[in-house]
Amino acid sequence: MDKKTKYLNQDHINKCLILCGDSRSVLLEFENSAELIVTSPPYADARKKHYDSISPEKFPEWFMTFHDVLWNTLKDDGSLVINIKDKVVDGIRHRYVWRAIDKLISAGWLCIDDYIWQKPNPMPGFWPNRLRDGWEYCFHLTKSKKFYMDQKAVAVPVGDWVNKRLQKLSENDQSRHNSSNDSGFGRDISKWVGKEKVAPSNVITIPLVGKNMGHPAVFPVELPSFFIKLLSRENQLIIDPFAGSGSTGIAALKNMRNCLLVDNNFEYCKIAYDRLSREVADLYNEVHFFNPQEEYQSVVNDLKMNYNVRKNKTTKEK
Amino acid sequence: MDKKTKYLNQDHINKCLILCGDSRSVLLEFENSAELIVTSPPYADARKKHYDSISPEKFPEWFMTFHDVLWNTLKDDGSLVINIKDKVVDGIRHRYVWRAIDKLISAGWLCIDDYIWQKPNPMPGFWPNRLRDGWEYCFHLTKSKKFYMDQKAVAVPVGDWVNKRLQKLSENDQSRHNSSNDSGFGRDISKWVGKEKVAPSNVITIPLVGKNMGHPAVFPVELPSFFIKLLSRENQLIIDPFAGSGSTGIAALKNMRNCLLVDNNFEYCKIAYDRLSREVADLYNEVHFFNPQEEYQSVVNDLKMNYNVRKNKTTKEK
DNA sequence: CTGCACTATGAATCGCTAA
DNA sequence: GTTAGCGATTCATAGTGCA
Repeated sequence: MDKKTKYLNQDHINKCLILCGDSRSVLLEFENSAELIVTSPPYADARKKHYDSISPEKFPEWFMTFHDVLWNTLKDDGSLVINIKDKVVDGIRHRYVWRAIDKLISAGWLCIDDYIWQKPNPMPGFWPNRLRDGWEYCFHLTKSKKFYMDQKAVAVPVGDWVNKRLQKLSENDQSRHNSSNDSGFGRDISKWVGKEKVAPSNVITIPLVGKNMGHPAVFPVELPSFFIKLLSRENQLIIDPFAGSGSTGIAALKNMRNCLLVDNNFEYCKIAYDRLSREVADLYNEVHFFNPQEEYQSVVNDLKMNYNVRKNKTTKEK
Repeated sequence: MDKKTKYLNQDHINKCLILCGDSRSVLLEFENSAELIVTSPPYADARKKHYDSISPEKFPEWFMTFHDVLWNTLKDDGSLVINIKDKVVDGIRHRYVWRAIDKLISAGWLCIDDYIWQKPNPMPGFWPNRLRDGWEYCFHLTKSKKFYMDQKAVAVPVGDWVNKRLQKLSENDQSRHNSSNDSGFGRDISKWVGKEKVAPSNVITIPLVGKNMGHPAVFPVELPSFFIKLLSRENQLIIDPFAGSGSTGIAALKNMRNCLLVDNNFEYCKIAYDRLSREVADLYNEVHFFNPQEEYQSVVNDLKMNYNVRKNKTTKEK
């Protein structure tokens, strides 16, 4: 069933709300609402227009000022995914990212794993004693060991080897055959017949996007998309507290989730609004944008309703 | 010029010395001798049957007992590369690796960068809330900001994605493409046409080897080989203080470097000796193996001579 | 000697059960 | 309660042996 049919049948739409303001106050009214917070905070010293210009030394402390609101906004079985990379300071890889994650862990977050976003096409360049930087961290933090994860949603195609391997099953392939070393591994090849997808790894290979959206640090839509599929269900709420040009919103609506984008820079909010209006807004996806001064309570309520219950109304398809 | 011809011309040989013992004492007589120390220390709690079991909590402290000898053994413009990975403890990614690197930095090491060894074929497995682990760290530490690095030695061919990308560019409507992109990225790509080699990134993709060398933790030869080419010159000395099955030695001799392998497990030393004898020993590569009790001073002296000066004999150039 | 069939196994993790 | 041990689960590649 394609998306359009699905929505026609389900008789509801997804929404993306863009709010201009400081996440630390804007998110206060979204307590316990998000299944997933996925974001790429302004890297230390990198985006001077954003918040204060944060020095690497002060970054961990600065980021901790968001801890309370992130914790309270996230549902108990939800996930927080932070895409970030250490900066090189004076020829040395700075450790402010480790410091920041350490602080979050001390504050109660569980760091389940460190995913690697691998960029097969890192920015061109040459430095005599530094290779091109081809990866960034995506830290997966949760409030509890019982969190939602659906690996099938991001399963990858099985390798070509299965075709040859499973043509004919030998005797040892018919039932479980234990490994002769002491690794504890064994295998039961017969279970693999017909398998098309396998579990993904924690290295996510996505090319760097070349487009400059008028924003200095666009991450590719595929990156939030991966985590949205892995760590949330349809119609749930995804939040990006440092929304930038709004890639998280694109990913959310494309995957039939609702989304709240917050950014304290008006220009970026506007860019995100234009981008979402152009790329994903349609009969089944609404995009709303409000300034700090405007009254948006009705839409907020609407959004809350939308992720809690499905709208009951008579929708006319086009 | 092939290796053999090269060695005939240079009229000397490379050597690999395998010493059984504790690196902390064995390396004392190799002060200021190594251009590169590349190693994979035993991971915390891993393989209890093969190593003394070090708990994750104690790992950083334990590793620091090697600091003095590593520092003194390395030349001032040399590099220390440590391949290691955090373990999962109680469902959470443990941070003993960060702790250990932090301690090394406090002790004076400069952590230039964090390389990622990406395994395209990670260990199989499925856990409801954990993806397959497809990467390990390789930390690059130095004593000084002026260290030796030769990126040309590890330049990689331009990947297929460039060809695809270029093809796509030509397929795209030219005006639309230009309007949607003023970052210069497209123009950069067009410059790459015909370029064969490109500077490598800090993500090194090497498949996991499935071969059992009689040692539980063989890393693929390509991994030390990458760092040997990048961070040392021919005929210099490479040291692996946790040699295991000797992959570093294979890589060193294949790349025309001298090598010292140290392991405190006699069986692994023997395995390494057999392996090197079989795979790389020839007219131009000598492999020596000594027990702790044996007298090996003459070979040590020889090795020291070998990496300091080339043998002076009547050389015939071709 | 080539090619195909088949074997072996690699720094794994979780959850249950018994002690 | 708490811990230690064991079974279940899993993908991709290299190597070996035989036709």
